[in-house]
Amino acid sequence: MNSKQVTSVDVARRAGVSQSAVSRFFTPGASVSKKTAEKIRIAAEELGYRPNVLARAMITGKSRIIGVVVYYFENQFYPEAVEKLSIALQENGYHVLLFMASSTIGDVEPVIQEILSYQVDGLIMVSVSLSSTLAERCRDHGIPVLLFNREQPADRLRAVTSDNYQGGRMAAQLLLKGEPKRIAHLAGFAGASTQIDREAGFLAALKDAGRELHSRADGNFHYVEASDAARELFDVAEPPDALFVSDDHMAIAALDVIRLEFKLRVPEDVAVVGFDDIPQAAWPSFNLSTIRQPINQMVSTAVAELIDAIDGNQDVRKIRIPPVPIVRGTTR
Amino acid sequence: MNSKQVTSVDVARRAGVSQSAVSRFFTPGASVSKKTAEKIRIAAEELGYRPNVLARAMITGKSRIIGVVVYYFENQFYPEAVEKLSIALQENGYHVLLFMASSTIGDVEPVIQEILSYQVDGLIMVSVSLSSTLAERCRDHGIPVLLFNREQPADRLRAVTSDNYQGGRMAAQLLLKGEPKRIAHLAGFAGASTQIDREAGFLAALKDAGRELHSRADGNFHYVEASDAARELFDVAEPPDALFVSDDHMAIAALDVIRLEFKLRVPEDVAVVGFDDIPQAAWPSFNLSTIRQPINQMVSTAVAELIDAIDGNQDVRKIRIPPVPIVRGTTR
DNA sequence: GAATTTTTTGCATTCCTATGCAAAATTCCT
DNA sequence: AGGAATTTTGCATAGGAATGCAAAAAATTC
Repeated sequence: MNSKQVTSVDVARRAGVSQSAVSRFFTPGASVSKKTAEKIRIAAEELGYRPNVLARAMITGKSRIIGVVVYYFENQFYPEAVEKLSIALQENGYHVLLFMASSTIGDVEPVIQEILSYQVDGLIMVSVSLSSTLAERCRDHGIPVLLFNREQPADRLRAVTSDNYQGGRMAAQLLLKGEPKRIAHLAGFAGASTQIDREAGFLAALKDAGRELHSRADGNFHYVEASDAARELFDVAEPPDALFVSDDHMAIAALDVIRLEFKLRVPEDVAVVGFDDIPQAAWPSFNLSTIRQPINQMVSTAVAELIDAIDGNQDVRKIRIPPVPIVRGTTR
Repeated sequence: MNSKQVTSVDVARRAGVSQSAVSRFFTPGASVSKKTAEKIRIAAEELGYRPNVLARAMITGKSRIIGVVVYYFENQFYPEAVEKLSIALQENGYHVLLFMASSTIGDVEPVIQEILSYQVDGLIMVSVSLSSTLAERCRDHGIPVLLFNREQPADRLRAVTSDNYQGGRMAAQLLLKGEPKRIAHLAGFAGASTQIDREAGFLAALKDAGRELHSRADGNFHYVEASDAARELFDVAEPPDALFVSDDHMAIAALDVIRLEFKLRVPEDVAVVGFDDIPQAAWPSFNLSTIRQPINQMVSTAVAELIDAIDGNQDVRKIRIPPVPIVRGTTR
């Protein structure tokens, strides 16, 4: 039976103290004597009392909720990021209100609106961009926003990414080592800063080496589209013998097409490099050479940065963590 | 600069109406005249006002937050489930407060405590069990709990699973069709109802066919442990030629060990059947025959059931969705 | 032991919105 | 048009915990 909610007043009554005392007992750093503290502890325990976070949030203006917006979970990089963000935030006394943006195609506006109505203390956008309007509205509300694995050059928004430009360069170096003849790129969503930076770094490194891109196709960061893009790249007279794919998720799709449909050997006929180092990249079937995004470091940096911002730090920094080339079996 | 929070009073003042009118405007089904509604709409828009969900929750006792507890995201089944649950709940006006239980090893007690202090309207436990004490406490608080992909026979808790026993039988049938000589089982965490039921169904079907289990090893639903378990099973004089793995995530680990380490052909030397039908099972590299858990149906059922419970339905049902055998390339 | 400082405690108020109730305004009907 | 029925509106209060302020209690000092 739906028994009534236990409140601080109930605890106070039972412990023979005032409601304020109970409140203070549950507020770290507040002053309560040992004797009353003990009485309250017992009474609270007996009644199974826990402070109502919502009521507390109303007074303090701090909900200790962080809104996390993520586009999709198809690419394992995202669940992993969310899992780790969630754990790190939990350890800091915050909790994650999760929003999937994939349902509202392209338009995060209403999603953000809803999040804001929950009085979140902060907002983490995982590979999702924010219109300037919304960013401004968040600023008006005093809610710090942090972009994770995405940047927006124009806007003054905190961001934590890996150094995708350098990562692109590293990918090129891995491939160039195999002395390829025809170098191709399988790209992700063109609107993503990650894509733009990775490709820019990749092309710059090719140029430095006096090389040019042989071909290019678009996989839009989706498995199926990446498979099609791979077919497009390889269904030609002279297919590439080196391929940089903008993320591992698509690289795996490409690998399967290359090996199973085109019967090419990897890395002998084609070398492949991905990006992210998702768990599947290390699976023996793929054994994919890739550029690792140091996800643990990215997460801890992001959480530290966001909490810092919540605590009032006005500095807006864009932090780029250096990626790490991981050489496995798909490069020569 | 951190401008003050916009409240219904501000909107009321600007629109020249009372605060109650503003509140009513944002309460579906409340009575407001067209004229005032329009004034409020404009004022609210100009100020960028949205009702404070937390304050609303205090009055109504409904936070429209659902706590979702999930153990880990390593197995893609879980992110997929959480993504779909989240979208379905969003569509019903609820939002997901996400809790990762893996950090607090084995003990969800403190996690649940925290969740309860958020006054969640309901709780979905994704493959996580709940002590009787906690279940009772939730009942005391009047918070409906739903187990997703897990059952607890003893406790009166709502649960949505697939029919794992039938699924186990189906797996056996798939393997038996190949007329195997030695049938093995790679099991998951022994404390999970899914494991218990799948294995029971599998063994029952073997018995019906007059067959016995050749060998068995434990993978605990983890990739690395599953690889080890596969090595244990196959590093013998007469290894199995048919293997039922309790989930796809482990089945993929096993496949890689079988093919790449033991150089056995699948399905010629060994047939393999998994469970879940996670996206990776369909990847060409694996092309894994499996027993599909109809995740969309499970999710929509779970959400409907939970919302029903929140709306007051006291019936506690355990719903089992029929699984579907998916024949791909790892069975004969 | 008295006087002073420090700590603890309770009172009253605040946060923001929803809602029962009664008054005011509008609509309806003859 | 006039009264009844209905709708709309505002007032006042509630929901649960935190906090400034002042009073009470305890600790400290001489």
